[in-house]
Amino acid sequence: MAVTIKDVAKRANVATSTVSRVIQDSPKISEATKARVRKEMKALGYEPNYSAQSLANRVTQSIGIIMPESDVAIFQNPFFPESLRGISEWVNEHNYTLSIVTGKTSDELLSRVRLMSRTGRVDGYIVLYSKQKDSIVEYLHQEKIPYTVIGKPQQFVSETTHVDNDNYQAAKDVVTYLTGLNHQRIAYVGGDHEQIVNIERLRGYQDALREAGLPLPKEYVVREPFNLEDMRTLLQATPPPTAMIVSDDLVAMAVQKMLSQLGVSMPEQLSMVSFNNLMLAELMNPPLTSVDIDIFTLGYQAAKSLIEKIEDPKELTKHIIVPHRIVERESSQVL
Amino acid sequence: MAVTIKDVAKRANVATSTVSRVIQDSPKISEATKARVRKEMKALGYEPNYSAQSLANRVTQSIGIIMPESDVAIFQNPFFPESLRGISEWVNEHNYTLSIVTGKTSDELLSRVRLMSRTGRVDGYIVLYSKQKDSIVEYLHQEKIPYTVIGKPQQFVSETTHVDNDNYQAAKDVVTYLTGLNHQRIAYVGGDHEQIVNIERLRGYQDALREAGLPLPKEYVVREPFNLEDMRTLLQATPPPTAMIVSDDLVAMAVQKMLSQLGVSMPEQLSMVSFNNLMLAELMNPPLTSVDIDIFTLGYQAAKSLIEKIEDPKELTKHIIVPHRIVERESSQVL
DNA sequence: CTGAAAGCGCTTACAG
DNA sequence: CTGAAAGCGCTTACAG
Repeated sequence: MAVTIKDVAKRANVATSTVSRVIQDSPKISEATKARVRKEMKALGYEPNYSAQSLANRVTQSIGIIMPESDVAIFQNPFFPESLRGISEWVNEHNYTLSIVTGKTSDELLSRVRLMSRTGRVDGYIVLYSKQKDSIVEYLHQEKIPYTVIGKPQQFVSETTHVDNDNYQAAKDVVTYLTGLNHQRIAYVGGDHEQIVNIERLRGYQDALREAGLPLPKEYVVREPFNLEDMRTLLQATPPPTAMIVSDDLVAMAVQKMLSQLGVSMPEQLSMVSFNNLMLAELMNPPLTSVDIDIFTLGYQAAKSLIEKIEDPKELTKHIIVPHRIVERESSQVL
Repeated sequence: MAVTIKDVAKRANVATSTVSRVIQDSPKISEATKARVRKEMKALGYEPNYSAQSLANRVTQSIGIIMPESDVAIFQNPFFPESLRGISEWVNEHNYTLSIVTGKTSDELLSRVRLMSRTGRVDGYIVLYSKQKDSIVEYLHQEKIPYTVIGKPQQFVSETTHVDNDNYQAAKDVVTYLTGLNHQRIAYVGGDHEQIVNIERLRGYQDALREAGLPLPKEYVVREPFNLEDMRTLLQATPPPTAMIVSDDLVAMAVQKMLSQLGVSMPEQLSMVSFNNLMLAELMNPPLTSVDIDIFTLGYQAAKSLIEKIEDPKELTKHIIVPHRIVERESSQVL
């Protein structure tokens, strides 16, 4: 049996209530008895029981991380572990615990979230994705359970604390960067257009092109899923692109493979800039110019603001923008 | 305030102890009253409070995942999320919860593990790495806290349930596969030789070569960290290798980049086989032949055996070997 | 088959 | 500044 508050109380010759107050460092207790009690806690190796504290306090010091519906591809995208690393950093430092919620379907996910909340296992959630109409977000909102979103929420926007990049501006910045290298014909190859982040990036690209008065033929935008034929069509557009923006490093890897199959060399014939700056951007051949969106910080800030909200419900809604920066490597060059 | 066992008891006209027994589906309760109580539970939307259950039962239904000391590179290696996906699958289906433990140093990690155990936050751990002398494993062992290891444990081996591939055999199989393609000169480029998995793979390679009577000049083994010069030296060995085994897909990506810088084309001049079969193996150009080690199952089985151990301490120690298979793609071809 | 009561290990008004 | 007592929401021997 582990040592309890009673054992400490007995050895320190005080009531358990006093020990409890020492644990909380209550100002009501004299320094003298605090010191005595602490000595005994140390001597006995006492740690307060988590379940008992949770039961008495009605908080769990635990947060849930809601993953998108489980899919190999999503898990293999390093976005997830890197944001988790950021979340974990903050959470661990503040003695919270982190629970991952996964599910094969959104119904399964919802029922797990509901169960965890109703059984009082977590105090709040970080939602690691954002989509148009999400029954989980609706549930959290309705039950007034604290949550923060990584990405741009699609529902209850003004009431939802979220952490995101300015993906629209990032795409514009990439266009500016490329025009600075004298590129005038810039194409965009994008990932899943269900995801808000991709929609934003595409929009930023389109607006930047328009504002710069650059040509934007239909063929310049290629969406996933695409194949070798689509890529060939893109390269044969009139005028043909000299640069290409790709929505994600993993997609960039797929695109590059097609380019080399089509005999197009990078960056000599085509410059490429991508997003996310994953480790593999550096490993690619040539190394990829990519927009670093600081995924770690997205996670870190999401955890921070969630826990602030949990500990003080009056905390205001926040929209936190994590800065991006273009990391220049060899896949892009002056025209 | 959430609905409690008392509310249910009152509405169903029974004692709280009866409700509790219904929750546990105790055979002592008649089907008639079970039905009545369940109806009320449903009507009220009752779910048992997790903290109260934990406190009364002295179990948490929660397991900890101990990560290696936090490092960007490790988190960006898809091994981690994919094993987590496997763990998560089992854990969620069995109504357990999963807590990730990270730390920047092994001391930090240890103190967090100790804290989580002493405060009763988890029932056991999955250790996601294995190293020679590990203070965390020593602590868990000494305190008789249930844990399972993914990989090959280095301490208390016969008492430690673990899930692993037969990495030694896998490397041998790769040699056999390559000799089947008529390759006789096979080099090995390896990752971090601190990690057991890499040591095993290297050993399997060496033994297989020896058994097949194939040449094994010193230059054939290149260890991390290596640079372009090391690669050049390898390619100039006498006789020069016609095939190369690489310890990991990410390393393979780095190697391939160097090869192309040295003007060596794959697979025409050099066949390559790697390990892990990450998503990027398929995305590489050419697609990489890689040994699929079924990382998902490593995680799934680790969770399964840990929870079995937690729920029945008499459960015997198990060593579980997850099968591997070579996934042939275009980076390797007949000589 | 069911209930009353004690207990799990904490916290916190209340009283002094 | 400190203590006795009730309470958080469950479980489980014990009695019937």
